[in-house]
Amino acid sequence: MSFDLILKNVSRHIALTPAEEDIFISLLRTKEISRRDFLLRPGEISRCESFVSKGCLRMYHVDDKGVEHIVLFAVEEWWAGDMYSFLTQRPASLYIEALEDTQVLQIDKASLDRLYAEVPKFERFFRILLQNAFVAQQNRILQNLSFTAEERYREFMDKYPGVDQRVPQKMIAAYLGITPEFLSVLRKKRAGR
Amino acid sequence: MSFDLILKNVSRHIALTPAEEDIFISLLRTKEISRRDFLLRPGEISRCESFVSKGCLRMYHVDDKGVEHIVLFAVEEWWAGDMYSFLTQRPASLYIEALEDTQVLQIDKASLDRLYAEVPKFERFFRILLQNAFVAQQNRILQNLSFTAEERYREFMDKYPGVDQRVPQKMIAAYLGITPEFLSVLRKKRAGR
DNA sequence: GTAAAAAATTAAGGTAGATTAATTTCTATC
DNA sequence: GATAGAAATTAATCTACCTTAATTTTTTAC
Repeated sequence: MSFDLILKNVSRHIALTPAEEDIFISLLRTKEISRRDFLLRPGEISRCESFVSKGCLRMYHVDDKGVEHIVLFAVEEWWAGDMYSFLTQRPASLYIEALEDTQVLQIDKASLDRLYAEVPKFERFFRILLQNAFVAQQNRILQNLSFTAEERYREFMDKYPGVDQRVPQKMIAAYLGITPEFLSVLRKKRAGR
Repeated sequence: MSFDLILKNVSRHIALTPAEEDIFISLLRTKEISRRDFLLRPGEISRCESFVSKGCLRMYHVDDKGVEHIVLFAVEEWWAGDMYSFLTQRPASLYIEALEDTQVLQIDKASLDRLYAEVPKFERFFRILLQNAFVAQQNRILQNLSFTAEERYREFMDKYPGVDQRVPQKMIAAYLGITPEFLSVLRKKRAGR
């Protein structure tokens, strides 16, 4: 069933009764999006947070010079969303795009508030997710400051195994903060060993 | 009184009864640390999260080449802590150092767990803090990817007004991810306008 | 299955920011 | 208030990574 994955995921951090599971599931909406379609574009208001149950998303920003910078790849069991826009209900600055045909489970802001009210344990669940995301982001900041492009590439391959098989190389470059041309040079060097 | 600032801070996000305020305050410990002393060093286990009620801290990492990278400056009303170490109770990788004589209010892990149990509203409070920190970190990642050093410097000056008067310039460089020498060049260019 | 478009590779030349090192200015301590 | 150490500045040289552009390979769409 389509909700097994998310329930398994939730149960890693909090224990739910069957009744609580039902409340949770009743607040989720399933959405299918095809490759190259967008879940969100800059200027829109992010109405929900999305859990990937199948497929792959990327979340990215396009800067003033028109260059894309990837904030996150979200494969199965990851959450994606423009947190700023979702929390403030003000216009987003990020794109969220499907890189494969993708199925997501979405919860909108009103439903999430209801969920917190009816099953307060979920405050804890989302706090834990956030803590983990926070630590991961802090590591990324430190690595962007201290690592060379080559080291960041190695780290990416270690940390997101398999993702490089699912997304175009130029997007990995956009995640690492280098040009596709330079990533190609790094890969050549690596292959030689 | 020493707890006014933190109560004011908490009240921005959740409303507490006087009894709940008392519980919260009873779980805090005041600590004074002198300039150049450390709240935490790598290898130690981070036992608590610290709210700065007076003074200024920096949180930083020293990489393999011995170079310092600053994760955060924390002045009055900011929280500091090695989240990874605090959550997992495993060895920290960060230094937390006082840049001025500083007073912090600390809560240790056991007390925080008690707080969550006795005043569940605090789950929400720390979730909100985390959400804000998460958004700020995401912006920093994007800016590190898309901005030149000069743009990042301008952004820092805008976003942390006054901080540049309180911390040595070389630490601002260590926050921006550039050398002190190059920051000096940027400042000279800026002064010319 | 084929044409067109997109992605990846390669290579030459260029630049933002690093490195090194010398000099000046600031700040801490006795 | 003199002195030592730290911080900041300046300048010359160097390098990791970018830009541009041409070529090859892979993917997409009819």
